[in-house]
Amino acid sequence: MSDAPLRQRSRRGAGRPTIADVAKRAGVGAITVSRALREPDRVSIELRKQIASAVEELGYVPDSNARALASARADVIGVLIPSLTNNVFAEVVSGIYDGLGDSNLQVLLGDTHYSGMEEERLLRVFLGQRPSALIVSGVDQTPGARAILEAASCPVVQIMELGEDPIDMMVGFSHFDSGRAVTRHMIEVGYREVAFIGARMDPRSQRRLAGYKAAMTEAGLSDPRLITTSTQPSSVTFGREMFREAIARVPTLDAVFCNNDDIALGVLFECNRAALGVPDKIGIAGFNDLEMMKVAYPSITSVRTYRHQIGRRAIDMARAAMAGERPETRVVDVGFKLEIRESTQRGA
Amino acid sequence: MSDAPLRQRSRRGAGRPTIADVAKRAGVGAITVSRALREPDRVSIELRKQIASAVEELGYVPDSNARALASARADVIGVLIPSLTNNVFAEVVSGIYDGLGDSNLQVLLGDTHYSGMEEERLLRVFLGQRPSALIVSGVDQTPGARAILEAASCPVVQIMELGEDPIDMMVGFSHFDSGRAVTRHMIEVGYREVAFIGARMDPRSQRRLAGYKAAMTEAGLSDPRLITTSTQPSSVTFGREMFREAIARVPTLDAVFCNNDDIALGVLFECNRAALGVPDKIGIAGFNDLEMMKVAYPSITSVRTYRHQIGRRAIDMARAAMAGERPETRVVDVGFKLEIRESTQRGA
DNA sequence: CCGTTAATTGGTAGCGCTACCAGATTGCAT
DNA sequence: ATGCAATCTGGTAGCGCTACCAATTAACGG
Repeated sequence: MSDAPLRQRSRRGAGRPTIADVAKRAGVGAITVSRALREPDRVSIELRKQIASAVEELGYVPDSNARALASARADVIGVLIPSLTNNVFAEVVSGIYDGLGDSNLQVLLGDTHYSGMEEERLLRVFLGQRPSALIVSGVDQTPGARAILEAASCPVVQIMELGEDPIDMMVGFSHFDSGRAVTRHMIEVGYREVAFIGARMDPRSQRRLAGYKAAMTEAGLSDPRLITTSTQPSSVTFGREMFREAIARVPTLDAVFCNNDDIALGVLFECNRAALGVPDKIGIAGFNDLEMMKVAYPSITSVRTYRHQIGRRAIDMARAAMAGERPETRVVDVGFKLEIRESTQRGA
Repeated sequence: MSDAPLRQRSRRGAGRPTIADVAKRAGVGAITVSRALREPDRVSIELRKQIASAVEELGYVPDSNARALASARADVIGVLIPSLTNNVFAEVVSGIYDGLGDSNLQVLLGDTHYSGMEEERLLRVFLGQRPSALIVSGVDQTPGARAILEAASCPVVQIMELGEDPIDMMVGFSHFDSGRAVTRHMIEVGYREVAFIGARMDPRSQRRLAGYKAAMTEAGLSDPRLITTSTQPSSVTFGREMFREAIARVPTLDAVFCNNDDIALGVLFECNRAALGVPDKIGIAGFNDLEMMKVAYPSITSVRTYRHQIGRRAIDMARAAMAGERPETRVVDVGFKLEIRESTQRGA
């Protein structure tokens, strides 16, 4: 009973069965268990059964850290989005998760809060996990982030936007084109003083604004006083406030292209409250086509964006690349669709 | 730009600098580098500087898999929510992320799609990572999931609801009480035939419905025909449809308690469209108090829930427990607040 | 009978890091 | 000088798993 110093380490390996325990119980070598779990075809049926029941009896769960260390890659995909609470990105993420299927891939989700610095920091943290792929939002990475991504030894997908110069792969649509399309539509149906209202002017919003400006200019209607922007986060409340500001500045404005649907909703509520008839007195268009736009009263014209599909395509492309397939098309344009509704149906 | 850079998995040991490389460059032992990174206080300032610059020069990023394997715990927190796209949970998750601060904790987010089976599966996958803590939604885990959680050797926080019998810790509020409070309010201001409309009747919705029933019964106004529920996912569109159904069945109904704000918005839009005056002809109340409720026209009565705070408290409690502190209060009630607005201000 | 191939299975040697302990150095009291 | 604790640093031995290769067996043709 003289205390021979226990060489066991207290905290380590406490409890959980290891692959060696399973191997012993099944009467096979550890490596065979490993294979039975990862490449069952290479193990005979009898052993597979024995191993399966040993796994079951012991409640064995493979340690993914050890697996990642031994095989120099983790079944982890890093995803960076600017905001978790923005419904638009939530739907993209949902598409990504749906594309996971029953693979045992894990998603590491990072919220950059629209900050390039934070994006860089998270990228570094993610890389510490040796991810199998990375999905990032937008095309305007900081030089540092871009360097990290270019040096990353895994597939990279940029989502939401398109650009000239993909790091690796890309899924998105043209914000410029969609902004221009909405604006042209409003001009076509007869609105003349079409305002632009935008909060949180991130790069995608800037490109939509550029599309708006292009359409206004080509119609000879451009007027900088019609543009109201802010770097504050977007909200329905803030949409209402910005609209009040806009109409105080230009009382004759007759339509508003809102940078997103939240703002459009705020404008609609304010028009209802102030008894400004929509669409006759004021036309309204939003962006993203949230589900409620078609139910609103009046229903609101918006630009349908395929957010779920963007996430889904991104993960599909990433998984294909992980499997060694290099698709010929590395840039996928999922497009957009202008949904014309009551809010811009100007009575003739 | 001919052939794509092969992003095949790197061979063992290829590429990335290890802690040994840093140690060699800094002229110290590997363990000292490890300490300098994790417990800087235990390393002299000179060495710290040398190590820091070696890290910088080599672009060293610690391998978190190796770290997790060696220390038998990963800096990972598993979070399970029923739906990613539901704004309510997105805000909870946002609170969790905010509580991470600049710790190098990672969040593994799982979407159970309101399925107990999926919850169990994800729990097993998460456990394979040896997480430092787990956060799960609700109190109605399957027996299997509950067993896994009770056996887990890490802190567990159940969020969103309260219950008699916490697995470990709990942060939420009473759905029954909040449902009863709204209904009582509507009865107090004079509504008599208060309908309940609810989609996706998950356990929390069921408890709100129970609160509604209690309030109706205590006022002697209970009538099962006033209740419309569905297991379908909630949406603004579906809220409108259910309202049409409800009012067709009970044309005399004079108020609606909507199980969530999406539905309330659908009801509001339908009332606007059908020229049913709100609040005089129809009173409307929602649940969760999304930001737009106060801006809607008319503004909509709702129950303020502290979603961000729930996430924040959950992560704070988890981190405290990870640090070995066991708080005496393991069940935190963050409460709720009835926000009375125009939609239930019945003209006297 | 041997040799060859294919199909299985197992052993060995790490992956990169940290827990544990030991050794070295310093400061201070004896 | 000696002792002793406090402070700092390094070596060793794995953590649990898989890449790599060797060994075994069965199957088959010559």
